[in-house]
Amino acid sequence: MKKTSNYHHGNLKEELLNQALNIIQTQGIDAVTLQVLGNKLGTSRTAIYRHFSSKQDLLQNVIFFGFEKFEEKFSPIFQMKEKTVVERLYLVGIEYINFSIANPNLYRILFGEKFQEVRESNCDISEEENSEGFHALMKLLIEGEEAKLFNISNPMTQAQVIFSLCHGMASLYIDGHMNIKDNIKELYEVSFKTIINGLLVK
Amino acid sequence: MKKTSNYHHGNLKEELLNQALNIIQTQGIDAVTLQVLGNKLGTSRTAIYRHFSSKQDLLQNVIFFGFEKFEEKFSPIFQMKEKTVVERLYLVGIEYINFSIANPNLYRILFGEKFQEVRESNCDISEEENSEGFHALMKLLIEGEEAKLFNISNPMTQAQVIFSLCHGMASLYIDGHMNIKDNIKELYEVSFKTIINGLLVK
DNA sequence: ACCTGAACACCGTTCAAGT
DNA sequence: ACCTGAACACCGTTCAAGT
Repeated sequence: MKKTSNYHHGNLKEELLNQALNIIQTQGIDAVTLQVLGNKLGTSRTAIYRHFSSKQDLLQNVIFFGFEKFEEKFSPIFQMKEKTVVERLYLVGIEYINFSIANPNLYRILFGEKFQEVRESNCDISEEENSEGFHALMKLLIEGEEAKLFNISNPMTQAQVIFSLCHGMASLYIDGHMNIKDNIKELYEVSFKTIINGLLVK
Repeated sequence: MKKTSNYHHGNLKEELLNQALNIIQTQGIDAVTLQVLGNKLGTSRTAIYRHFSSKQDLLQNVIFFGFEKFEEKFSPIFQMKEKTVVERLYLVGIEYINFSIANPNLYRILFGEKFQEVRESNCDISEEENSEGFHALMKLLIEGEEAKLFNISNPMTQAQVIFSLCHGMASLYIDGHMNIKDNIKELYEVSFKTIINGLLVK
């Protein structure tokens, strides 16, 4: 049973990214091994080096790739023009928490320390600085302000406050801190009220 | 130049914890290697196994040990009875952010995924559930409520909101997300106002 | 009781060699 | 252009042996 060819005809790079992402989600980052990847794709463990300069390089690309999948979850919600600004804000937050709970291993590496290296090695992000989702959040806040609904001194700072709160809840949840796992629904509701209360024109 | 004895007379365990913590803070978790630890302490790299069942076990103890140092930063602030509740809340938050910025590598492992294993393998934390600092925060909120300053429906949930926001700011800062590094002072001020605004009796 | 040295199975990476 | 197999230096862990 010898294979006629060991070539992947140019799609090995994409398969590597897909498989690595898959292993991260199901078994966590430590389970991603060049040996395991090679076995899954039917190549030796050194085949990787044709497509990535190192394992680090591969993982950085996975993070970049994973972010796209992450961002995709939110754009439909931001675009629900039939919903009010407040409703969209609520739904985006819910989606954010749900994603992190459903994909803890992926979420951890997307927002982990390795991200800094990704940004440094990629000019697009480095220049743009803000992610698509962060930008959309700012735009939503500005939309609320222009409708005389919100009172915001600095939309970027306000978006950072909201993002910090969401990231904090998600991280503490998935890593098992402060009993948050048992109280996430109420925590989200109180968090949302606190944020909205700080935004609304009185 | 042969040593008269390779014995550490019972303090090797403590030295291992100290050195591991030191390496984590200065070089990060990946730099903690049994070989490096052995070299620093003048033992072979297998000497560790007299005192810990595995490297994992050692790291869990480092996390436990590190949390004590972390918590110590806050108790003096919580106990400043000459300061108002709001002032103490402000200072605790500042201290929290400052610590995480000053000790990013340590902060990351204290609140990382490994913590769950520490809690599971340690009945004290598992039963108590809440850390000392979290408890002190809840008590501070209740003190504000009893003074008719704050209006709080559930002190635990409210403490979780505050903790999530602080953890989110700290994490996003040290891992280089959303431009927070360039805006941390304003971000903290706006965050604090938002939280206080949600707490104060109107 | 405490530590060592050799051995084991793994890891990422390099490189000459094969098609 | 793309992949392999052997080799290298590392890693955590086990274990018989030394004091």
